Amino acid sequence: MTVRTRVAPSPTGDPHVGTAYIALFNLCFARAHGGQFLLRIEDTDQARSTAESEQAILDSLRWLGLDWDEGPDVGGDCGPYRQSERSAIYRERAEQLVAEGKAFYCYRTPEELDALREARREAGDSSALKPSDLMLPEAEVARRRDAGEPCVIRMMVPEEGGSCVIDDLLRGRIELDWSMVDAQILLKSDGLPTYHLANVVDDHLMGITHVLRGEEWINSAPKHKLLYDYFGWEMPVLCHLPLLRNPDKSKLSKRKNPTSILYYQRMGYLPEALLNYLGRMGWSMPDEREKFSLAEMQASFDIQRVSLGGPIFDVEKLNWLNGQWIRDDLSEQELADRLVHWAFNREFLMAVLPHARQRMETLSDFAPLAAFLVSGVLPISEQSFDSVKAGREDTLRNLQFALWRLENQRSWNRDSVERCEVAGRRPEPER
RNA sequence: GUCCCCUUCGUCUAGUGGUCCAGGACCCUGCCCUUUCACGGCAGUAACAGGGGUUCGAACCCCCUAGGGGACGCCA
Repeated sequence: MTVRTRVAPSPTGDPHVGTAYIALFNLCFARAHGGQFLLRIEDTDQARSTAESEQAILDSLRWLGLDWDEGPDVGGDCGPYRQSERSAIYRERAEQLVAEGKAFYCYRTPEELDALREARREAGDSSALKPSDLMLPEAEVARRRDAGEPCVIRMMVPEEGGSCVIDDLLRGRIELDWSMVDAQILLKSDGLPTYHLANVVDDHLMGITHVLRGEEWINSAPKHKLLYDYFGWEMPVLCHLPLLRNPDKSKLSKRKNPTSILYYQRMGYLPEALLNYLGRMGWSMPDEREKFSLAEMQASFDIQRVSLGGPIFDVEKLNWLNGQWIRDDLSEQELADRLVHWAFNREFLMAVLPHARQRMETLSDFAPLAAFLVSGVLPISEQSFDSVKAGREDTLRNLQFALWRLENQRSWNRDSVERCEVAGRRPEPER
């Protein structure tokens, strides 16, 4: 049996380092077993998915060197690889389950659901909403259906307690109680599937043999197992990887850390170094060497060397590693090429020149102004130039961080405000 | 709150019952190199969450407690 793995990002924002992290491990696992690695776009959230985000994800993963054998842009035998183009498949499967009594149409409104959940919470009942809690009388269903009210398809789940056993490649046997598993929506009222349905159907149809995903998914594994059973399909081997963390140990989030791959790209990290760093998160080479390439990681990859404690994404070691790559692996010629490609090119110069020009008296004045250009932020704001001119270069890094957020319309939190104040400037949300 | 996962230096980790009074790396400190700053070299500080077992022997196996995290959506 050929090993097949996948990464399945949702194109709802900037390309996330967590996506690259999961992709890296899936790629290495597949390659180490002589298998294939797929990319699938999970764009079933109509409200949040965008084509720009999808493109940015594809570009970023490729920039890192994470290449896939099959995907929306390269094709393959199991396409389409974009879930929004597979809606008929999911609908058919959902209706099949309804016909077999393994799912049901549900006409409950969001308001009713809120009320039901609220009532449970007040009663101190923490169990999940079951089919019997959600089903309406026959007549009421008919009335809502005839009135053309929106409906969803939910899966049947065991009403009684008892436990569901999940086997995890790293964690072994995990027992979860059915009482926590709700009658999950499979097909939303907009006709598109939820993650759970689409994921199971696609993983089966695409011949995925091993699912390496974040540990945030452990609790929904019973739903997935149940769906595989309903369909009579063999479930892939599950392996839940530790979550990348903020310095405060919470799940890595953009409110507390730069999580966008674009940020690291813009700040001048080498893709090799970033990938190397991600590979050190929860994993180690058999000989404990710190610096290694993707090819080396693939060659030595052993999933059993993953450690389960959630690693903190700490930029200091990434900085050191990046320095190692710059010094040890790039000839001067190559370094020059990287710099030119990164920022020392005419396009970049033309972007900064309009801002710099009025501030220049001699050509050499451009140097300190351009220092800002090549230190990671584009487009450049007027204030940032004044700050540099006022001799605040020492605060440049903090300023970069804050500006990066502003330029990208990030919600700014207390942390970034503090950083900006250090830089002598209080940020205002722009646009 | 309920359920699940996790727990070795501040951080990333090695360690799968004896070779560990726990090794490497980042950070930090000191020294050397150097016209400066780096780089590089050398040295140092610093950890098995706590308590019970099992065993001749436990960082490693089991249980309890504590702490951290995650999940509880018509988001993934």
